[in-house]
Amino acid sequence: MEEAKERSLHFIEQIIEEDLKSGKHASIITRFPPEPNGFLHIGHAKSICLNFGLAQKYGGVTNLRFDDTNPTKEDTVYVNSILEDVKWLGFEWEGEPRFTSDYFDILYNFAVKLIQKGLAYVDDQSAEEIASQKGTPTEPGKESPFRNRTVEENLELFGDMKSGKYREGEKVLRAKIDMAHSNMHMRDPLLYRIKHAAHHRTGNDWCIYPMYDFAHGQSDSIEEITHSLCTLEFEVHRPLYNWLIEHLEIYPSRQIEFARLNLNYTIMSKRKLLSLVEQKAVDGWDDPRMPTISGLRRRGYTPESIRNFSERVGIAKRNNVIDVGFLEFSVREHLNRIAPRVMAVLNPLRLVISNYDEGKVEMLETINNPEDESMGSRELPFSRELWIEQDDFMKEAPGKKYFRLAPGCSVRLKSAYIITCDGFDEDENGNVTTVYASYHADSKSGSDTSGIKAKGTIHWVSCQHAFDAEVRLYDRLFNDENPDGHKDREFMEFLNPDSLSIVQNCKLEPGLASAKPGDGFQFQRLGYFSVDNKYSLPGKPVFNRTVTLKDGWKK
RNA sequence: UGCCCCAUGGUGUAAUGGCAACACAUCUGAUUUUGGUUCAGGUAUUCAAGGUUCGAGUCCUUGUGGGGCAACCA
Repeated sequence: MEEAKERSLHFIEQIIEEDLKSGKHASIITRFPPEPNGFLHIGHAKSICLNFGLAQKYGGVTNLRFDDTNPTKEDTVYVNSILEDVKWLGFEWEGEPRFTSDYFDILYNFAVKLIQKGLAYVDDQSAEEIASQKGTPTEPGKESPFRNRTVEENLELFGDMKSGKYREGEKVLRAKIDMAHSNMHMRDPLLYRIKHAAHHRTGNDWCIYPMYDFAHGQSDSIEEITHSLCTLEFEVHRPLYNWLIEHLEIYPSRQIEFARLNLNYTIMSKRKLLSLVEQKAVDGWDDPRMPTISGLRRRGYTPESIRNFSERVGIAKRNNVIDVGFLEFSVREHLNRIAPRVMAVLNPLRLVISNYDEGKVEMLETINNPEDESMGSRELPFSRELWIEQDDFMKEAPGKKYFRLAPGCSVRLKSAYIITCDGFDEDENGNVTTVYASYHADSKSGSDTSGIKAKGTIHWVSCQHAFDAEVRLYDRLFNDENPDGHKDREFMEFLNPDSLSIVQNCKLEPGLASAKPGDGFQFQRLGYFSVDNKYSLPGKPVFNRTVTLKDGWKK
């Protein structure tokens, strides 16, 4: 089978194809370089799919590298979550996971080399002094009084920094470039700082740590990464990235920037996500309302749906905001194909079929997935008293376009009989307590000879067979399209107070009692639901609503 | 007010000097034992001005608008 039409190449693919064609590279190596200081989110998923996807497409490999140069923020719990998320998305990195901290010795020697070439110096000034000399984007900076130390002195001082002779902040190593450069990052950027902090992997071996600019590109180079893909904000770092590679005379990896993914009605900053977790606004990094990969997983998203989404949003350099509805489309599309259909009543209302024998139970066959015959069918118990959805009954039909139940109206009970509503009971507050109906015995699903036409079909669960469960319904975490985009208001102010509603005693068809964490279903007419991996107990699953069904009903 | 990046329907992304298209969203209609799915169709797009060219969304100039850059963060 041929694909209808080949998708056109995005700009990074074009660069790669040119490099392959010209012989610049025989094959490609990409990398995914997270800092282990938080959980990965959907924006990282885009980057993961890009980097690993490119390597797959062009027969190359992808390294997973933890950019762990700041011991005060990083932790192995994050390393482990990242490992899990990348694997879950379906990707395999080349060899063992790598760590920038594995390269600390090499990086130190790179720094020594730069000093020897007269291109780096030790500065004794404080952070404030250095900042004040940096200039502004429109004014040049001033040179440090320590800028012209001799190579010997710099070598000795840098050695002393390494051996722990100084306190934090007392000295830094800087590149000697140009304090008047129009690019702020070229104004003698910091290369190393002193931190007397234990590192999650190297412990107390080091008390100096390289800065991002002196670690990332060098690590790319050490691994001979051919195409180093990052987001737009690093564009201004590229001249420095190239300068260091050139003067260190090491493998020339190429940095290419693309626009990061933004989603409306959420935030994507790791720092802000962390504060949601710390302030307990959510139930951890993997809360199903979080845009994290682990949150989406717990919510019931599939790796395939996230990969499709990442593919479809495209790669370009233009700032973008993707509608969260597009993500939902991707998961519905996949779940529609694979999720077994089941009966579940979230807000139960008792329905009594007056003309059905008391005590009688019929087993009715129902198909598991109309989209996939191979998924077969199962049997559902039917009896005189059923649970139906409160929303499926009204005391009075509002109009001709109403297809559900009301006195005098008929509906099809999915996979069972057509019923006609005869009346209802209500309490003193006007709340309906029981609905009464008669069934048409000759309208049985599959052998209907009644000739009755029911406009609507509703779902149901037999009262005596129903299984009670907790179901969690989610709405967007923020009420505002861009919670993080207001000058004088904090993103927390836009938290949606109704983003989680826990519904107890939902009535589910009996087979669902054995559902396992991670299992996904379509609750017919309601949406897709997945068994929670945190609160479910054996035989007592808790269901998370992944996403509602598309609602095409216009009143 | 310096440097860098960007500008195509409501949202994304294509068109690589030659008929502005695809997906989502939206609207019609058909089918349907899920108001789901599926199918058919509709609405809607090149920031502005000038230039180059037989021909410009695409190249050039200027302007406008948006974003980024002054952490011992990454």
